Amino acid sequence: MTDITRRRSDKKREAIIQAATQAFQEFGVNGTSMDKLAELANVSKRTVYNHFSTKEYLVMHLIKEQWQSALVDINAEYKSDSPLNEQLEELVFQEVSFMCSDSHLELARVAIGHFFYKPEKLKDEVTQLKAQESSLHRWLKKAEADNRLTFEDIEQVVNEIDSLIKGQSFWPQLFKIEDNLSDDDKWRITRNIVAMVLSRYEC
Amino acid sequence: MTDITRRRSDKKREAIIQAATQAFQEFGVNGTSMDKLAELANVSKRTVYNHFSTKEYLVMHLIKEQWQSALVDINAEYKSDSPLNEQLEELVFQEVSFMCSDSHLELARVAIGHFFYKPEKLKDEVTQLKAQESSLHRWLKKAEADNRLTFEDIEQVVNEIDSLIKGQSFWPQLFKIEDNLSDDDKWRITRNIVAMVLSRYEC
DNA sequence: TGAAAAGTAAACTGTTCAGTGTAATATGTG
DNA sequence: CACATATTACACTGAACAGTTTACTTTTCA
Repeated sequence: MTDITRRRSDKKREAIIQAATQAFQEFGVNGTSMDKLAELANVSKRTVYNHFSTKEYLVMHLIKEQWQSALVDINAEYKSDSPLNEQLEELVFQEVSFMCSDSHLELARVAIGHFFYKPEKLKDEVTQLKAQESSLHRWLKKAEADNRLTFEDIEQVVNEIDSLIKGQSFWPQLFKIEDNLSDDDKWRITRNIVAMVLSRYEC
Repeated sequence: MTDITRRRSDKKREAIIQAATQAFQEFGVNGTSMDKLAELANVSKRTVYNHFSTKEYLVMHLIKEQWQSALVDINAEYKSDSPLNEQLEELVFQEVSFMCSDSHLELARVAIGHFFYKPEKLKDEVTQLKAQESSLHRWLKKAEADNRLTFEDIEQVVNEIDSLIKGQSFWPQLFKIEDNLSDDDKWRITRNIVAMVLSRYEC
C-alpha cells in the first residue's frame, strides 16, 4: 500500500470521522443513521462500513479519539513562595477552560448520549476520566502540608471545587442552556471559586 | 360512567403508568417499545393506545405527572432573630433532599433521556423548574437587607450554592455513579455547603 | 338480561434502519 | 498496460417498532 493510496483512503476516513463527530453531537448517535452519515461525509455508505465494521465501533472510536485530544495535561506545581490565590486561580482556570472547551463538551455529549442507559459501561469510562483530576488533589495536599490550608477531608474539598467548576462551566453548557463562556466569564468564575475556597480553608 | 367501571379502567391506566415509569427509567424512552410496555403492564397494546393516543403523549403525561408529585414546596422564612447557619442549613437541606429524592431523579432521567437532543424543548421545561429555586433567592435577599450577608451579585451566589448542591446530591446520583445518600450524608453535605457560603459572605 | 363500555389477541401496515452483496468504476503502482 | 486496492451506486435482507384493524370477550350497570 503506497503513500498516495493511503492518502486518499485517509481523506475518506477523515471525512467520515468529521461528519460523524458533528452529526453525533447535533442529532445524537441514535438520531444519525448510517445512510445520513455517509451522505454528510460525501462518501458511500459502503465506504463507511469498510472503515468501521459497525456503528458501535465508529462510536467507540470517536469517543476514544476525542478523549485523547481533549486530555490536556493540567499541571500546576505548588510553590511555597507564591500567593495561594494566584496559584489556585491558575489551576482552577485551567480546569474551567478544559470543562467548557468544545472538545470536552462534544465528547461529553456523545458519551452521555451513548452511555446514558448503560450505567455499568459509563462507570468504567468515568473512572478513567477521574485520573484527570488528580492535579488539584496534589496541589491541595502540598498546600496543606505547608500549613497554608487546613481541612479535614481532602476528597470533600476536591468535590466542592469540582462542583463549583462544573456547575458553572460544564452542566449548563452541556445542555445548551447557557452560551459558551468568554475568557472574561471564565476568569470571573475562577476568581469567585478561589475566593470562596480560600475564605473557607485558608489558615 | 359509574365508579366501578372507572375503577377497572383506572387500574389498567395505573398499571400502564406504573410500568412506563419504571421502564422509561430503566431502558429509556427509546429503549422501551409499546409492545414491551404493554407486556410489562399486563395489558393489551390496544388498551395502552386507548389511554394514550401516542407514545409522545404518554411520555409527556409521565413527565408532567412526576413533576407535580416531585414539586414539594421548599420554603423557609428569613428570621432576623435566628442564627444564619441554622436557617440556611434548614433551607439547603431541603434542597439537597429534593435533588436526590427518587422522584426527582426519576423525573430527571426520563426528561433528559427524552430531551437530550432537543435543546429548544429542554430549555422551555427547565425554565419552569427554575421557578422552584426562588426560595433560596428570597432568603438571601432578606439576609442581605438585614446586613448579615454581603455580596455583589445575588445570581452568582445562588449559582454557587446550586452548583454545590447539585454537584454532590444530583449529578453523581443521576448517572448512578454514586449510591443514594443517607440522611447523614445529606446533613454532612449541607453543613459543609453552609459553612463555605457563610465563611465567604457573612458580614 | 341486554346494551354500553372497556379490554384482548393477533395479524397487519408502513417506515426506519443496520448491515450485506454485487457489479461497475476510479485511482495509483510497477 | 496489468494489477491491486478503494470507492461507488444501489438493491436487498431482516429486524424493530409505532400505530391500526378486526373479530371476539369480559365487565359493568340500568
